[in-house]
Amino acid sequence: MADPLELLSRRLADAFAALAGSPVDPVVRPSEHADAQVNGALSVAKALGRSPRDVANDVLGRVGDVSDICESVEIAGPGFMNVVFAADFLADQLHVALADVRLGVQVPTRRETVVIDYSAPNVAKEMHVGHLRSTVIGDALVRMHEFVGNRVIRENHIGDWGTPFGMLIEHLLDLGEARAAEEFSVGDLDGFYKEARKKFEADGSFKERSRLRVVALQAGDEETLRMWRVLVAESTKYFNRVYRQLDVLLTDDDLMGESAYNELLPKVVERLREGGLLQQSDGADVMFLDGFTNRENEPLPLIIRKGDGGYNYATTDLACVIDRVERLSANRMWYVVGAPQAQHLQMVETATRAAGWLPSTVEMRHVAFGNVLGSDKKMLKSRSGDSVKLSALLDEAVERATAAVREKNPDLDTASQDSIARMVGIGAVKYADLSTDRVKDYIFDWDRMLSFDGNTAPYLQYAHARICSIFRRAGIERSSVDASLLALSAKEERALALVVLQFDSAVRDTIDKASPHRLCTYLYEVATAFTAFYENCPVLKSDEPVRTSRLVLCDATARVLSTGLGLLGIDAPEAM
RNA sequence: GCGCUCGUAGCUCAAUGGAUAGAGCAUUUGACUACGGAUCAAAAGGUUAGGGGUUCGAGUCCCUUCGAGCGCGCCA
Repeated sequence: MADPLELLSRRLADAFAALAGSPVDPVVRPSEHADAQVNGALSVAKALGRSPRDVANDVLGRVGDVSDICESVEIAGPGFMNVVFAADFLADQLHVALADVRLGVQVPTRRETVVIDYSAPNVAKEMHVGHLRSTVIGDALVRMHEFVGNRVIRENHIGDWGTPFGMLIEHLLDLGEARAAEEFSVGDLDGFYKEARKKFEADGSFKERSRLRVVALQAGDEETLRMWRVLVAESTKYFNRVYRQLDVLLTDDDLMGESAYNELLPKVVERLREGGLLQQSDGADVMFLDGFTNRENEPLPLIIRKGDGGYNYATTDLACVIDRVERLSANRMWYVVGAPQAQHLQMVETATRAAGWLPSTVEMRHVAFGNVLGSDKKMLKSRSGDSVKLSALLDEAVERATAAVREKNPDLDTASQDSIARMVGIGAVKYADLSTDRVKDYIFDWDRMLSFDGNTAPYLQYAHARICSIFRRAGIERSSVDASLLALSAKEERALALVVLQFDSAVRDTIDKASPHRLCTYLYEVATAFTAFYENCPVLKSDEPVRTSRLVLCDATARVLSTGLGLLGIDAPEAM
């Protein structure tokens, strides 16, 4: 553990508990009045019917000498304890954290198996900004869980099954496979889909062929399956190109499409029937779950098997839960899926808990997110009114970043410029998405996300690049600096060290809440604390031992920035 | 109609139930032959949509009104 605030909380917990007669977790938080503020005394005082300042005094008496951690502790205001940490303590903690690959971030006491369901594009359909959110948020959560040592299973639940495939396969036949592959390879999936849809709506015979084709597909007709595989293969090839462009971890090994659960679906029905959980309604097999009603205020069913005997997505999602719990032994299942799916996922959870498939020890969590909006506060659309293609958006990000890098750093060779522009452009798009509270909608704004001011990827990357520049200029390897020589005296040094040490709790808090923006906010604080230090505390111009000490602090800051950005899936260039 | 989510500075966003609600942009005023000015310092800007309640303490929890978005039976 590295966070001084949490260490202090632990240190005080026993004294609080002894006084209160029950366990207390004293809240220690950053404060503008001191390094940290302890506010456990107020709540304890209420329970004891005593004055908060009295309680605070008592606690300090019981806890004894804290001078190894604190330079001063003052009781202030209505009963807060204002704490200033001892500089040596901060330096020691940082020294220890720097020896750790995780920079002091605690790992869970029990290694967990976390299934993260994210991205989920549809076969033969374009990826758009909605997929951006799921992909980028999911990918960041994957990286964080892996970082703290959990076993992470990525699942890309692509839409590769269902009635549209009759229509798509017939269109594939009409078009010819070579021609279709060509359309897919240039990324014109929407064109393909729209043409198929148009024919389906206009041409009765095509519609009938499509219907028959769905039947053939579900019956396992070999030639039909072969063509279906062509569609899936060409689409995933395209998805992979976008994933590489976006620099996320997803590969073919993570594909777990709807079709993967087909053979489980009859078993789902069977198990529900055996459990007496199925009911008939309008010819369909359904589950009625407490608390869900429809427009007429009647019970709303979860449809397990349609009137025509087919299955739909609810059945697949139930099968998914079974698979993840029973085959993968998941402790946690996180669904990085848009907010509109909330009710559906609640029904799936309620149903699988009722069926006994989802034990209370297994967490099922909807990591919901809002929409990407344009400057008009409506769903982001291209000029033509279509949804924005993700690949086109990412291309534009890199183009814009390239222009900026060429302007700011014209002497750099083109290859380096391109490489940096990619990190900056893609980083800016990801960071813009990750840095706001995911449950809210956010407004997509090129100028803001690519700005070097404010809470943006370029600002953080710039702070990192400046630190690298100091070491370059000094001709010193970052790894060669002796961290034991760290000593903190200037107030900007102390402030920076204190923030850097909170990487530990920032990462864990971000995972707890599945909210990447928390890590973003933290990293922004690191960067601003660094620039304050940078302005006021010369590094290379200082004499020893201050010079080396400040180099240690620079290295620590750079490591937190690059590691933190890495957890968000964003690269930190050494120059830009 | 029922349900879910959201409403914070002119704009874009933060804020574990804790002191005087914080940043960036824009506005105004300062600091440059610089360890990278792609920066920094400062000023100004708020009835946290309105109203009740719980609490020692509410932007945060509860109720309610208003506003915005979304969902609600065989698409996924």
